[in-house]
Amino acid sequence: MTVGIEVVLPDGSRRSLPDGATGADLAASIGRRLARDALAVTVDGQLSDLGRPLPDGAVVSVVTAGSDAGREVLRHSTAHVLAQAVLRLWPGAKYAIGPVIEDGFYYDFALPGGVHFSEEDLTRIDAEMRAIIAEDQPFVRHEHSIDEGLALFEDQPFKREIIEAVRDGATEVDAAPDDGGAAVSVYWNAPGFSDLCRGPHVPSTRFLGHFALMRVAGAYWRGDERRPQLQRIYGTAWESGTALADYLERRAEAERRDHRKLGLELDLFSFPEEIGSGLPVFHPRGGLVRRLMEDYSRERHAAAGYDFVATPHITKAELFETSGHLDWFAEGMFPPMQLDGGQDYYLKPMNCPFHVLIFKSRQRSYRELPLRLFEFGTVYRYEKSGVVHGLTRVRGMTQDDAHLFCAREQMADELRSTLSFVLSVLRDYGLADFYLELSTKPEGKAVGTDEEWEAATETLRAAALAMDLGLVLDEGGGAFYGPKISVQAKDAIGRTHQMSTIQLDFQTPQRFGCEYIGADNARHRPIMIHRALFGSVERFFAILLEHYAGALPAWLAPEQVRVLPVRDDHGPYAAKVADRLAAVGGRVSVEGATEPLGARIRRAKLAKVPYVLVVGDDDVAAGTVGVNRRGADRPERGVELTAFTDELETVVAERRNEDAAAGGR
RNA sequence: GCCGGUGUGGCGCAGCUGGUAGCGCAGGCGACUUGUAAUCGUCAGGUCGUGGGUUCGAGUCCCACCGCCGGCUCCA
Repeated sequence: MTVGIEVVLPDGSRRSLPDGATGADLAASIGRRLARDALAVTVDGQLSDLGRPLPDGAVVSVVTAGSDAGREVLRHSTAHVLAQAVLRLWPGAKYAIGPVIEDGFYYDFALPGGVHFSEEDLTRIDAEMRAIIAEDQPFVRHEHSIDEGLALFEDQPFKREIIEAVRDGATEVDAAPDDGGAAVSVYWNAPGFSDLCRGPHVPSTRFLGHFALMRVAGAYWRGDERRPQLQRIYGTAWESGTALADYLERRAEAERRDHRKLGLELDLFSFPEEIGSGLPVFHPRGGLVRRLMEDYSRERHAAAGYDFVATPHITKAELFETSGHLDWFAEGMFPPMQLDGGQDYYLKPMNCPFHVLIFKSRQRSYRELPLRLFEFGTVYRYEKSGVVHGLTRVRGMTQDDAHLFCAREQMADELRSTLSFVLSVLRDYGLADFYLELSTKPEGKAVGTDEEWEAATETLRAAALAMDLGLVLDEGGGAFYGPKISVQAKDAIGRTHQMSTIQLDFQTPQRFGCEYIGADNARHRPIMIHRALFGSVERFFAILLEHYAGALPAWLAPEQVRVLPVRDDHGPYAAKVADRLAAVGGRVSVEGATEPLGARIRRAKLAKVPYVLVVGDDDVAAGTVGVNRRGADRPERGVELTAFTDELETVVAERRNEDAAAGGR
């Protein structure tokens, strides 16, 4: 008597299978190709092993390698193979966790005798992994009681700790079986190797192989710096050799776009060791780009009703005592200098208290609100030595910082208009693909009542939803004084960067006793909104540079046009061309005929100059130029000088942005 | 701050088991006068990150510190 079960496929169709049928049976019943490619199934949306019996009535879909779910499974399984290889090569090694991450996986180990992995070890481990894969080891799932699990991993302290966490009811643990009960699941590969794991896994190691070990790194157990540091190996794994190669190529492209590399090649900025870690200097070309970025920002801020202010770089300690920064972030500040007989002065890590004092400098009326104070304010933060990184994480930076003071009833409108202003400006710099993130109250590190936080968070949420962009929640990610919305932008090669932040702050106005006189002739407390658009000029510079791969659009390019006379006697005409372009505001240079044209073209191209003009006999005679546009297939000969002048003027006036993905090629 | 790696002229690199530093590009000068991605020649440039140590002798070995790179932790 066969009872039989019925499952629902993703397309809604139903399929009958014998009782006890597995995912593999289902795949086989659908087709031979699917049976071959299947790695796992999802049962009612939950990933599960191909070999487990399917429940009656479930919605089941077969997972193959080319899908997100499929890659997750094969990465997880590859991580197990990595662990097995390390345990083979280092008998007595302790293994911790090996989760899937974006584009790959890692596994953490503690090697016997506190030994560390070296880069060369990766080659050996890689070879061992390939041997394991060639052995075609099946992944076999077993479920055990807590006690059995503890016995099984008797000499594996990290595994025992995970099992104990499962026993004690921690839910976030990766090894908890998905079907409940006080038990753990273990996957066996070979007699000598098993790993605590929720699964699912590929049926056997032969489904794996398109992987690469990327690097070794130290990582704290459970991400806690007070706990032992383990040895982590990062790897990536894909469904095919092509997909793996594509991934490696994407990484290579990111490396080519690295702003630190471009900054050096294009002579934009440097980090002199003599000055100190995380303290950049901008060279003339970089300084020019920076000025262009800032100039347009100022223009937009002026038009949007911001008032420009300026504040000093250091202050008495009291200011940051009042603001609360010294309570929360003294660690992140440069140590104080003692002046005037024991008075502590600090380098400022933030601009807000200064702007508050400007607000407080006289009595304010509701008629002045919203008051929008803007400044390119340079701040200094003592970043820990290991975190400093190019222009994106520095110890001295300039924020395009604004603080908006408004009445409570203006808050919602002000947030909405600020958010659209911010997005509009970012779009003008060429970023186009955004989503928003709402960061809520941080646990144990916040001031203010729950009611205030709740009200502020909801107001921000409403403003964010009004933007018609994706909104994700960042639980506990807010600042200590209030929740925030941040704008996340995708760059030309698909990476996400946190750009602007807009933070609501009920606390600071209270701490400083800010007031304004309302229409009712009574004193009221303003709401304060912190807002940075670029975040920091340095970081935004870096992001734009990487976004455009150094090929900044003409309106931001330090050098827009380079004129190359073919021969020396074309020099006077080249100079005339340059003068005409400079007269309409063009940033132009001329490189004389001391070297063959090809070499000069090449140099100009490498400098990523948007327009390279070549002028020779024909041009002198006809009043034309040869235009070699960055990114164009071939140069254009015989362009009227006036036509080119107009083109340049238009492109710059419109702030026309180029296809950043092309990177100026 | 922690783990690992790394540090040679402006840049990219070579320098074997220790025997007082090389190459390419860039730069200066000279020649070449060139129509769309590298003309030729020549010259100059380095206390090998810093400070200790081992050694007859250290760029090569050891220690400490600094910078940088990749992670972890952190990021108002």
